[in-house]
Formats: sequence, C-alpha cells, structure tokens
Amino acid sequence: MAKYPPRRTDSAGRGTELSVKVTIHDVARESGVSIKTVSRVLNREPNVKADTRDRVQAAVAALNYRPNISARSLAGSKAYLIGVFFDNPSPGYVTDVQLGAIARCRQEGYHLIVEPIDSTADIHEQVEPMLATLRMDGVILTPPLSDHPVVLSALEQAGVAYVRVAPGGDIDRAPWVSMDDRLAAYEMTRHLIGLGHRDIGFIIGHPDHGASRLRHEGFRDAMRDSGLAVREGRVEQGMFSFRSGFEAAERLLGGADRPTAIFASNDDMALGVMAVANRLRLDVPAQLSVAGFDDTPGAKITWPQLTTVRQPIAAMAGAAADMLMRGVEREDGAPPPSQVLDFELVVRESTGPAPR
Amino acid sequence: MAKYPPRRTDSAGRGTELSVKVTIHDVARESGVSIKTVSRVLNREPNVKADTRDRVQAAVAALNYRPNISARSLAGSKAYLIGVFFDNPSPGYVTDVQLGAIARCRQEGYHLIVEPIDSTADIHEQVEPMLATLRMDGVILTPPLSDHPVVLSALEQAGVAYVRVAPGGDIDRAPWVSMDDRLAAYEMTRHLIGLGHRDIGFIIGHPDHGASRLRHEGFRDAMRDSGLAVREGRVEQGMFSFRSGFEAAERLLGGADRPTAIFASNDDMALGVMAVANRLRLDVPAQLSVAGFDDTPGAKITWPQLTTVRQPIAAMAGAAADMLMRGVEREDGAPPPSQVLDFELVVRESTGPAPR
DNA sequence: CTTGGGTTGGACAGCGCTGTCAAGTAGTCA
DNA sequence: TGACTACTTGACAGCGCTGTCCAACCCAAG
Repeated sequence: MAKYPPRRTDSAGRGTELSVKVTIHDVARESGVSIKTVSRVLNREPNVKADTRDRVQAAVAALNYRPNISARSLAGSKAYLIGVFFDNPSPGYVTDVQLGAIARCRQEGYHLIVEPIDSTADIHEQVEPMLATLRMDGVILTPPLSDHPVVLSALEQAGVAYVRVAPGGDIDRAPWVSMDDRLAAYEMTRHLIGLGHRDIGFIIGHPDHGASRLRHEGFRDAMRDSGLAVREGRVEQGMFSFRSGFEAAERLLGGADRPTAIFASNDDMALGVMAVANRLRLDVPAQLSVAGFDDTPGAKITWPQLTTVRQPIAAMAGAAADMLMRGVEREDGAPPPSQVLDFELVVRESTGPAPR
Repeated sequence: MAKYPPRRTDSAGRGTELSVKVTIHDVARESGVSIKTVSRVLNREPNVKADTRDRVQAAVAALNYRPNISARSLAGSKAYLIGVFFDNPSPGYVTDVQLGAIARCRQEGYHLIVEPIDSTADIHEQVEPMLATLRMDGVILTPPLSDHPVVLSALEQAGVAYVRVAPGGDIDRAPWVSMDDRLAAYEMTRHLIGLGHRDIGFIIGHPDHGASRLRHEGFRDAMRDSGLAVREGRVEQGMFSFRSGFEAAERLLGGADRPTAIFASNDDMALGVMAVANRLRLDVPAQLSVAGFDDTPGAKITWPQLTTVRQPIAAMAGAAADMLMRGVEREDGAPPPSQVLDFELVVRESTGPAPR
C-alpha cells in the first residue's frame, strides 16, 4: 500500500508494532480458542462462557487487535460504513452533521463516507455507482436532499436504508430526525411580540426546503394567536442566501413606513437585513430588531450578534447515525422510530424592545 | 443488510435490477473469459488483446457491473479509500476540501472518509484504531493538522501515506500542496499601498497555523519594499477568530491616530474589524479600508463585501487526492512532487483610496 | 444410568476480488 | 524447421472475517 515514506520499516518503530498486521488468527492462538469464538466475542454474540470471553478480550488487548473492516464487510452483513449525502450545503451545517454523526459512529467502530450530490444533475448516475461499489449500512440525508424524491427512490431501489434529517413532508415514507421548526418560529415570533413589537416583517426561506414552510407557518400562527395582523407587504420571499435577504430587506425597509422587527428564516438572510439596516443607519436593535434562524457561525461574526434559533444539528445527525447502526441489527425489519429533538432560542443583541 | 424499507423486493423494481448483485464471475461468463482477465481489464493492466478487452468492457456495460470495494481492498493492495483529517475547522474550509477531493476521487472510483481529529486530545488513541480497522490509501491533512508533529508521526508509524495541505514548515518531511501565502499577503499589501495607504495596520493569525507567519512576512516585505515603515503599535496578534479580530481592531482604532487601512490575516478577523468600524461609525472604505484573507462565505455575508485572497482550497485538495491515488500506483516508492497552486486577489468594496 | 434440551466451541465454506505462477499462443531469428 | 522470446490467458490460492452446521459438553429429569 503506502510506498512512502519508507520510514515505517527502517526507523525502528517505537511502541506497538503497527506494521505487522495482527489478525483474528493471532488472537485465537493467543487465547487458545478457535477464530469463530473470537468472532463471537467481538460481535457480542451470546453463548460464550464468561471465562472464555475474558480470555479472548485479554488477548485482543494484549495484541492490540482491530478487526479489518473490509473483511467484515465482505464476509458479513454489516459494512461498518455510513454515508452522508449533502448538496449545496451551508458549510456549517454539513460540518455539524459530520461531527455529530462521527461522534456516535466512532464508538461503534463505524466510519463516515461523505458524498456531495448535485441535485440538479442526474441523480441515478451519481448514486448508483456509488452504492454498487461501496456497501453502506445506511445513508444520512440532509436538506434539501431529505426531500428529494429521486434520491429517496434511488436509495430504496438499491435497498439501502436511510434516515432523513429535517424532512419537509412525506413523513411516513421513511425514518427521520427533526426538530420542530414550526414551534421554533412560533417561539421566536412570540419573543419579538414579547418585546413589544407589533409590526413584524418576515422573510420566507428557499421554497425547496421543507423547513421554509414550517417556519412561515410558525410565524403566522404566533401572530394570529397574539391577535396581531401580518400587514400587507410585510412578508417577502427569500432564497436562504445573504443576497436574497439583503434584497428583501431593501423592500421591507425602503419606505418611511417600516416594521420594527424583521424575522428572517435563516441567519444568512438575517445578516442581509443587518447589512441593509447598517447602510440605512438604522440602529440595531434600538430602531430595528433582527432575528435569524440556525445559529450559524455567521450569527456571531457580526455586530451586534444575532438572536437566532439553535438547531440541534449535531444531535440530529448523531441520532440518525444511531438509527442506522441499530437498524442493521434489527431482525424484524421494522424501521426505527423517528425522533424530534429540542431546539434552543438563542437571544443575543440583535433583538430588543420595540421603539417608542 | 438494509432491512427496511422492504419496498425493494415487493415493489417491482423498475429499470436495472440493483438488488441482484452482479459479480466478476458474471462478467467473465458473459464475455467468455476467466475472471482474472476481467480483473485485468478493470485495472487497466497491460497485455490484454484489444479484442478481448472490448468484449469484457461490453459485458461490464451490459451487466452494469461495479467491482466491490471491500473485496478489492481485501485481496489487493489498494483500498480505494482516502481519508481527510481535520480539526477545529472553519466549516467552509473543510467543505471546500471535501468537495475538491471528491471531485477528483470519483472519477477514479475512490471514496472519501472524513475524520475529525481533536488535536488537544490523545492523537494516538484517535488515529491508530481508525487506521487499523480501515485501510486507506492515504490521508489528506488540513491545517492545523498539517503541522501537527504527533499526527504526522502516527501516520508514518502506521505506514500510511499522507499529503499536507498548506503546511507551515518542515517542508521536506512529506509531500504537500500549498499556495504562496507570503506572496499573497505581499500582493494584498501592495494593493493597499497602490490605493494610497501609507499607514496600514496588520492583524497576525493564530500562532499554531504555519500560514500566519508567512502572511505576516509578506506584509512586512511589501511595506519594506515600498519604503514604508510599519508604525509602532500597528501590528496586533489575533487568533483567527472574529472576536480576536474585533478586539485587535478596538486597539488599532481606539485612538484618534489610526491607520487608514487594516489588513487582517483572515476573513473572520477582518469581519471583526468591520464590526468595530461600524460601531465607531467609520465608513468603510471611505475612512477605513479593510482587507481579509481566505474568501470565506462570510466575506460576502457583509456589507460592504470584503476584499480578500481566494485560496484554491478545492484545487489543493484535488491535487492532494491525486497525489495519493497516484502514489499508490508508483513502483519506485518515490514521493510525488509537491505543488504550489495559484491564489487570486479578490478586490471587492471594503478597500478603496486612502482618505485625504 | 440413560435421555433430552440447552449451552459452548470448532470445522469449513465462502464473500468478491487480486497476486502468483504457469501454460498456451503467436511471432522472431538463426 | 526448431528454439526462443514476447505476449495472452487462466487456475488457484488466499486476503480476514462471518454464517452455517455440527460435535462436544453440561445439567436435570426419568
């Protein structure tokens, strides 16, 4: 394999000899049992005497043995590999997903394969070769792929289990992990109302993301429940990008008659709003409160820092990985139960009492 | 493997039958040769008659055959897996690396394994089990891991090839891909000088990142070459974070005597400078020019948009992947030659002519 | 002391592919 | 024409592990 650097052999390797591969046979010999028994211990199978189990484990530790994934995957039914599909990601989101998933995977000896998917190109051409060459125990789908019908069916056709992170609809199709976007938007809106705001602007997210609709609903429900009207022209369509937020804010804040607060469906758009406010020399939050959603790194890379909603992204990814790893082991073939995790309202300096 | 959803079998799979795995034996039978010959064609080995090669390729296409990575890895010398190690990443950087590496890997049938490494924890405990369970053909190291001596030696000890992205020093130890940080900082400084700035502030990056030193050098060299002095108190130490940039800027801009331009060693810190400028009601760029480095997404998520240096991150990662894939194939064991890729000065609105 | 069921361990056959080595098939030169 | 050197191809043995199946063993009940 690695032909360079050649240090490995010439420089006397201190400590454990990683170069000489230790196999299940070595462990079997060392502990005086058959390789099958070692395999049983490794896989936590029942019907191994406690005494035998201990001897094997001692040998594993002594030899610093690690089972080889390729061999396990080839011979057995688990691949010890979990895929993460993403597309056109907010980089922070993707990284959080990876971190969350890996934290869970590592302790179980699983690894993560990342696969960016271009959802504007041919999905089958991307997904099928990948699935055919590399066996994965399951795939974690992040938005907007969670709601991409072709991706879902490509996976189903290939017989690969998947868990959707924050899907926007078609909830019964497959297991998912999510947070309550509607409720979060509801609570954020209530937070603004609680500060005395009555005239609140809203910027809708990208129409392809299921969460956009839910956040919008949460906003409207909170307004209605507080007996407040959403005024004409106070809701703008955005695309989750800084620019779209900037432009929406220009419309929202252009005239003399402007809202006292703007709630953007994500942080990037909220930062667009802040930029416009800055440009118009509007003091945030004294003259205008701005709220975002997602708690991206950008939320703190601004002044004042953004009030936003922290999604449990890493936790959702961890839960998804968990479901997948557990899924491989279940006998009945029943899908694991889906989960809703808690969000957190992060109140920082960009929101304050309504003026006047 | 995947036990759910059970659709796979009951719903008549339209199109290709992915469920029935086609193996090298099927291809061999179909094309009337031995499996070994099929293997030869697959691996582009020489000494196969053109006619035979064609027949095999036709069969591969007809059966939609894809070789199984686990089996290849187990039997042969390639693993078809490349690792990416990262730590405490700017998410954008990590994502760019992944995208760049994967683009190159896909066409060669390789996959990417991502492994976050906590460089403050025990390195060996993280690296060794991972390398022992999963064979990788090589690892791509991103900063600050590119300069982490324990990681490097753990990899060497395990006999796994690696390529360092943008290493800060110890250049002869192993192959690397980089851009000329010194030159980029030099040119950015010249850009500011060209706009008439004479009194320029500089914020140094995190001391653990090798690039910090190089960028600082580039700044000083450009000033010196232009016959300009770096005034006392005009250079502040930062940590690559927004906050550290913010604090450095407070010191730099606090008094009446302030520089007309500030060059921060990365975008996050530059955004910190912008925030302070905003707060002090300094007009950027009319009263203060601000330059960053990296061209992170944040550079555009601000107003005015940041003048910065675009690193060829994806290209560097792609080149690194390439070196690794090629490295597996070389006979002589010589390391592939390291590469320096071109950066790009991105001039946006945050820099302008010096006041007065 | 035998019978029967449950427990524990091992032999063995692959999983799908590549490396080795040898055999077969031209093509070449004396 | 025979011997020799490419060039092509295939048989076969694993890679390191798990799944299947069976043997050996244990204990309590008959």
